[in-house]
Amino acid sequence: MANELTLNKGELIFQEGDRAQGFYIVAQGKIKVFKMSFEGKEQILHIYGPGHTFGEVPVFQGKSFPASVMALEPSIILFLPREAFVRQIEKSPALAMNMLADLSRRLREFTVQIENLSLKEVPARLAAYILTLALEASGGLQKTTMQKKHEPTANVVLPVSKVQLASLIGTTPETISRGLKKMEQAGFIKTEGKKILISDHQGLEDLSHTGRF
Amino acid sequence: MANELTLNKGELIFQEGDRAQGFYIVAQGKIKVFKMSFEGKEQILHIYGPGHTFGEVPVFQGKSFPASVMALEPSIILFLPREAFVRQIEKSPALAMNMLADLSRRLREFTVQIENLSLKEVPARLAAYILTLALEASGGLQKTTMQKKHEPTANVVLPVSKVQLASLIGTTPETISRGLKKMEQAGFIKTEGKKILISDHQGLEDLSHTGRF
DNA sequence: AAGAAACCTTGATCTGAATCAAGCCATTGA
DNA sequence: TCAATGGCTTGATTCAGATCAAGGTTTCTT
Repeated sequence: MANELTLNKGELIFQEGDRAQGFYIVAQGKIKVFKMSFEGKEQILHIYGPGHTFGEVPVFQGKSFPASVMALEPSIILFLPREAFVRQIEKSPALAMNMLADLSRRLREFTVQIENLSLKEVPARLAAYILTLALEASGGLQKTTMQKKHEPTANVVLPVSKVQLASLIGTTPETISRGLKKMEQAGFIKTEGKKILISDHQGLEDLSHTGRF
Repeated sequence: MANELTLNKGELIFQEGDRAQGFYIVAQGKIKVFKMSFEGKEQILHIYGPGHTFGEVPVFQGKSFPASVMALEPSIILFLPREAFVRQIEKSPALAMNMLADLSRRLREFTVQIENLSLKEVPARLAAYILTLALEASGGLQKTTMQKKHEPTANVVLPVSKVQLASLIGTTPETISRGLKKMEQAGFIKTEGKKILISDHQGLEDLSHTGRF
């Protein structure tokens, strides 16, 4: 029933505008959902790992994908045909409610992304992103509602290259490089390749709001 | 069952972060859904008129509103309590499917907004916005799927002030003013207050993609 | 192991758009 | 009816960040 796709790094799963017959789940690996401009600049909308679904929008509305998806590493992806899934949803209110919750969560994430792109400068976005990683790592963004509060970890690992990070944040690799350097000089973080040590959590927090060092 | 609210221009319906007990429908008037930055800059996410719903995200996920909503003119708004609505959805697969379609449409719109903010320059966004208005006016974006193709009308009316338009597009009134002027000089449009006459549809189309005159 | 390709950093320059400033017009309202 | 407030335009200036350029490093590939 679920079709299995095996993908190499860099392979496209689908492109913006393609007609859709169903949606997908990441079983192994990591993918990016992105838009590309006329001139070839790219904006990443999501980076998803195992368990995440993508490509649902055309299942419920319209027929074409609003963005493209590419494997960031060797991945296994499951394909779920539209028809069977819609029938399930119509039979199971609980499944429908889960789907509604999932789409709502994504709408909330998009409002944050729009806010970041439009109202924050690059250093603020970068700081906000690092703080989000720290929160995720400490379990603060997991799906279970009942859990005690964790302190955000002081140590995070970038899940992607800095080139991809630039595209996710809406800037260039050069600007990322300079931004991290300034944050290090300000004593907020220490970097070591993809590892980032948060030494001044409050400083980062302030930076993410004010945009100023 | 549905609570009715009467609002003056400029009144807040709710603010980002407020706890939610339900969602809303515009009965009369016009509202904006927006985010505001630390320094008071605003980014409009939607402008909605009669028939549109807003504030659904916390019905299905989380508990607080991800953005604020204000009346742009004297308006009447209906409030729908969460509990009753969720019970309805669980009883009616068709209602659930409609809701899924609605949220999916909004996700699609947000991907376009992110693309515009991140990958397009102001003149391109402005051109794209005018073209969207023209398409809506000609019925091209209505909900019915079966209808013959209309030519986009050559005459559109801005639904809001240019100050609001600036905030919707992610720029300033000054830049809007200069942008429209350049489009007029290039012979793409003629302006007369809030009315815009499209004289070179293809020119606008190109501008919306390339960003260049 | 050698070469290629991708990644990352740093410096110099350029530019789109924000900000600052000022004046005009139109609507509101006391 | 005369301020006053908000909306709009135009010009001058500034600035964040993109682009261009170049060298160094790590990571794939064969």
